[in-house]
Amino acid sequence: MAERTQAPRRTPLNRDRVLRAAVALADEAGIETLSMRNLAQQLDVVPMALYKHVANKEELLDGMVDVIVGEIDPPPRADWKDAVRQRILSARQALQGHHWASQVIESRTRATPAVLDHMDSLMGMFRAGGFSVDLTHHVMHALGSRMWGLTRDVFPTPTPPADPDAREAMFRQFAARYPHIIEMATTGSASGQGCDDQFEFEFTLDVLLDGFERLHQQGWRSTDPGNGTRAAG
Amino acid sequence: MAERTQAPRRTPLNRDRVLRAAVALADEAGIETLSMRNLAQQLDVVPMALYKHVANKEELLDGMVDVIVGEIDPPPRADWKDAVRQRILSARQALQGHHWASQVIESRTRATPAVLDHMDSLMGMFRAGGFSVDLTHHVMHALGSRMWGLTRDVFPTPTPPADPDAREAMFRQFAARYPHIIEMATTGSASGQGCDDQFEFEFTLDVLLDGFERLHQQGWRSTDPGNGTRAAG
DNA sequence: CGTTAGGGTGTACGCTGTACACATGTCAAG
DNA sequence: CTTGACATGTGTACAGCGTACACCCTAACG
Repeated sequence: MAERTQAPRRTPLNRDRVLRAAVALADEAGIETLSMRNLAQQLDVVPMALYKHVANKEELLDGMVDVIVGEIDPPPRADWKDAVRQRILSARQALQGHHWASQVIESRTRATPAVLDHMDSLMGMFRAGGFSVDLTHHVMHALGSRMWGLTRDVFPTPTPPADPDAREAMFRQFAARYPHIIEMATTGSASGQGCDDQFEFEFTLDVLLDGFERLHQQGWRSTDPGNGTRAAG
Repeated sequence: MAERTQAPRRTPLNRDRVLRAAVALADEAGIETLSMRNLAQQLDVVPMALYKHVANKEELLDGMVDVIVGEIDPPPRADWKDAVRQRILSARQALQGHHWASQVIESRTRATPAVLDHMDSLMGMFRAGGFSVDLTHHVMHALGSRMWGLTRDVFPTPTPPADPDAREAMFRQFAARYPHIIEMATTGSASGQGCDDQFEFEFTLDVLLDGFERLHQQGWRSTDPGNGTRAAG
């Protein structure tokens, strides 16, 4: 066929291709591997070429967040509580599988349109459910990064030594100093390594939503006496 | 005075001095300025000298967390709810002023002893209050990074353009697309820029603690029918 | 005295983001 | 058909990062 005598021209880059490639690379190789150089290589292009499509790496990360946030299901039609619940769980699902999403979202300092869309839609649900602007505001803060379906679990464990004897010794020492942690780690099915992230997430979400509902029903206002320090007496 | 003929010898480095200097540097110049090189310079020493006292930068960060976590007040004697509340607020206060603390704590993947101490002490409070191991476990997850007094607020705002006309236009556009965000930003005293972080934190903390109390009182168990998806019906 | 070990030094490597000047390809106007 | 503008990709270069490795100096000990 009458191909150009030179090498067949690549389809030119564009912002979208760059972002998608970045997401793919982060998914496969981890966010720490996502460098401008690696990404460029993946796109078979020289690193500086990327800068014609994103201003810098920060903007690249912003764009990546937009890509996955854009995949969240549209707001469901339902009672405020179910609507919020479903939407947040849907967000959680959208971010699932992008291990890096939590880390990147939490490192953003400026909101992109997609991010604002999500926030606005959640706020709209509370307002439609009769929540005051005031309460909606606090409730959004209370959700925090949980509105993305993120669990910021701070449950790290120290790395046990390889040697069995040393490990046994460490365990005893550990049990003496941290009795409750050990108790939890060795009791029941729902604890230890067999922790069900999804269950923990929904548990917390429901504690919050139930709390919100209660405050709403009792007409909570931030200016009520006694609300200076305690949300609900 | 009979000083050595050579330059007066520096007091030798040690791990503690390194960590304290790192904390001080991060406090003053920001965490992004804390490089091994800058830290070394601050200590009037060559960068590689630091590696005789900390294995690598990760361990340095671990140590920095330990330093500030070590400053949290000892557990108070009180009813479980007040005890947890006070301890968390105390943690919050200890981390206050170290703007970098939140970011660094959340980036840790391994727990240090000081971190485990804090967790164990909180768990002990729930247990002493009669919480089951089961409920204590879920409740700790629900607290998440909030047990450090951290608010992971995802409330970033887009940067407004400098030009007043452009800003006005952007504002109108914004109001059309994000009506609820605008509504919140322009209504009442507790919203917009005048957001009281401490209030938001305590609000959420109390919503959670009240929720925990309610579950505890009604003898909640994770194996109860209907608890598969909903924490509290 | 000689030896040893711990702490500080100097050099060097590979990696990062990105500024800047340049080449090339595409398309519209003259 | 030429010309010039514009968008896109290239190449080189720089400053910064964490840190491996070999080295030196000094204090303590036998």
